[in-house]
Amino acid sequence: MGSWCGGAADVPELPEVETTRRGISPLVVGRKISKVSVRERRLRQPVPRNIAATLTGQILLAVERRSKYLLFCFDNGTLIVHLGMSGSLRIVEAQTTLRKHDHVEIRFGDHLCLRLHDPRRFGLMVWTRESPSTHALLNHLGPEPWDEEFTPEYLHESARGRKLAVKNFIMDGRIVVGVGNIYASESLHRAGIHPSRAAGRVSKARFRDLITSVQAVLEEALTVGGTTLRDFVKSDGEPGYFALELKVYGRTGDPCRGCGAPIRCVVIGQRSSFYCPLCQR
DNA sequence: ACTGGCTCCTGAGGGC
DNA sequence: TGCCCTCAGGAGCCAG
Repeated sequence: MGSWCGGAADVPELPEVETTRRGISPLVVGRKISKVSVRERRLRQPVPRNIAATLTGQILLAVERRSKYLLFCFDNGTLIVHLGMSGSLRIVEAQTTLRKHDHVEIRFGDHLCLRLHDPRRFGLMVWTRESPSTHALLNHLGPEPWDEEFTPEYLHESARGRKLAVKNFIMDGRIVVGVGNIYASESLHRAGIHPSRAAGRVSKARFRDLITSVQAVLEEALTVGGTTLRDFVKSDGEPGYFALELKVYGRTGDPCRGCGAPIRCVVIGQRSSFYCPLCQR
């Protein structure tokens, strides 16, 4: 590894959130909540005071995902969970020792506990009775990366006239969800697009490449994530957030795997961005 | 309508 | 060894 230029490879991005969903669903869906303990309610939004009363006795019907939000679906509403940048959900045996920053514990039946762990408390856990899609946290979100409406035409049209760096453009949840800082750099490198290029100056053809790249990078991470599913039921250690082989992220000064030129790091919109000066234009 | 900057928070890492 | 300083990052919010 070359010199580090910021960044944290442990930030849950969309593949990690989806892997979390797949990991915990089979263990808790269909089960009844027997107890809820909140040890720290000061997350990005406060955990509601009555969350225990709201959830206790309810049966979890499904765990869905929209963007990086996990949606725990119940008869009369939805628990919306976001992992922020240091959050994780784990399922443990009830007697497992609580760790520092285990903020919320939801017990299913007698033995199983779902614990929300989040040192930096940028995550959130809120309750809504309305349809999640109309909730203020979700109602402005753009398409998922695999939606039919995520097309070159859509991106090209949305970017028309905009001077914003294309990296910030694709990280904007109103344009498309789930492209965080790490995968934005990786996708742009794969598509050969310079991260600082104005969004309005990216051709439709290159947006087509970018869409393919975003999907490929996310799918690759999801595949790797599939191999870590077992970690979600371990009682020790982290849930195993995974780094697929990153081509540029965090590799400042290291040779580009395509052409050998040293990878550069530049800050765009307060975020570290990694790119190859030769492969990306 | 856009855009950039600020904010929340903790832990990791560098410098001395 | 240890302390202090800096800084990352998701995403909402706000001001220009």
